[in-house]
Amino acid sequence: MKAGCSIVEKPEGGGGYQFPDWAYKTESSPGSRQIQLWHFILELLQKEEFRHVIAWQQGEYGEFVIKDPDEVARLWGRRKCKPQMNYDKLSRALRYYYNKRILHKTKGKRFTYKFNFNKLVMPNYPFINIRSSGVVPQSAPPVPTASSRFHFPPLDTHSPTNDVQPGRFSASSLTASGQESGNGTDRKAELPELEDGSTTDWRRGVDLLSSRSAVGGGIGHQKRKPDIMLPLFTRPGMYPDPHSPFAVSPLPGRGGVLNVPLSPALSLTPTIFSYSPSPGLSPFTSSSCFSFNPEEMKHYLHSQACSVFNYHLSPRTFPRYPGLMVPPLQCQMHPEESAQFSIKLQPPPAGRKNRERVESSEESAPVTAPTMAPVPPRIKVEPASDKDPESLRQLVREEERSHGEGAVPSRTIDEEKGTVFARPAAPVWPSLSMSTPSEEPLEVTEDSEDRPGREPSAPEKKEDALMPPKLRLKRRWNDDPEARELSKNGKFLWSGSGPQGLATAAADA
DNA sequence: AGCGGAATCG
DNA sequence: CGATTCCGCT
Repeated sequence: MKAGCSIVEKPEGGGGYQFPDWAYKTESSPGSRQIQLWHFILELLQKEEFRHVIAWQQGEYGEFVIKDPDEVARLWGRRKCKPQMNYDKLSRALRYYYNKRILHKTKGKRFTYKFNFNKLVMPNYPFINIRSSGVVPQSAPPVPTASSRFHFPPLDTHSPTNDVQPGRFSASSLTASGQESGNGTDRKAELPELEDGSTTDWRRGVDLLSSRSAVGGGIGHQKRKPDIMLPLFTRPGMYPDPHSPFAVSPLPGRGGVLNVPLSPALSLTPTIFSYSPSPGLSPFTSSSCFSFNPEEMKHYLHSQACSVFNYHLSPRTFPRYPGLMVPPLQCQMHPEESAQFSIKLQPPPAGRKNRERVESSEESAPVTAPTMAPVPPRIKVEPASDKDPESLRQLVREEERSHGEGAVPSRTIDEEKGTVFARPAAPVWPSLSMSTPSEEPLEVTEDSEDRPGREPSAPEKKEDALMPPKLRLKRRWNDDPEARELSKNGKFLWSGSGPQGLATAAADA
């Protein structure tokens, strides 16, 4: 039946979509390879041909704008063989993602949504799946361990729409550059260096992993859904695909432009990895599979933090790395870094000069993409004054320290952005890092959303408890009044209480 | 425009 | 289960 659908869009042949089969349905219907909407969105986002229709919003991590809703709907309908699809329906589907935390709406901006970092599965990066044994699901490539170099395929240059076979990731980098492959546990990473000169691009992929299971003593039951993500920042290359997680250009990008991440596509963080293709094994227990480069990690975490902060994501979603601590908000860090973060890039006013105009008929796609972007459009750089999370954060932190009150920084956040979520919970990083006694983590939490710990004062917690499960999922950090409130009083402790030391902090310099 | 319940489908 | 469809409400 579905066969009837025209195939044009899909490659078939083995599923050549970008996602390896195992990526399609993680758990539920194994056989079905239905593509999920968010995969599709990501896919479109990845291709230049659709820039007119949907594109990453520069400036915000993971945020994208549907420029032509009807078209997107049409494309989606096509893909799913649902000719009747329209934006209204599609958007409903999108809305379902809110609760799943895959997406959330960017308020105030029409047709703009944002991928929730943390909690996505990046199908394209099979490496995440890595299992120690090395067995990877079919098409998955070997797992690169060194995070630094994930080589992504040579860009999609061609065939955007279809093809791209899954196996093409080169994993050449299996080597962990010397980091230790021995045990992940210790890899705490200290990264002293900040590097970042210009060359280092931001797009670093990092992988993640985090399962508490590894540490947890084996709770193997992770049943969550897939979560995982990979971060990646790309450089300003602008559209070549800078953001997309998918294709990151392998090249370091010439440093021509600033190294600011323009649009990152998503980052991922797994909260847990439940998503292993094969349920039987636990993902990385052996640990040797991954080793990350501290540097990257640092960036990654950092950005995560920023994202979380920015988007009011639930802190709970913050990744927990087994041996790592996230530097609390040092978002504002060194000059270099800070510089990066503090500016906001903006593309020229959409002048579509560069943008291509054509795209031919839909997805049939040309395979000719030039790949490189023509251009580095000039970018406007402006100080990120408003909404600069980093600074805010910092301020807040300071305040916190001083008064314990989370007074808002002078900068004042605007309503939305300023909101911070309510206590992020201390126990966030349960496992190794903290010596904190709490062991509660054992359970769950993953899903359960926020409510970090159980603290007495948490009203929300109570509510959550009372709330039917279904509703529990619904909490939105977006603008949950409560959260807002809490945030006011609450403090962030992303790491505040812990041994602050954090290794990773390393960065601190 | 956007939200989300409800029923339903595959 | 994840969408699709429909729809009332804001």
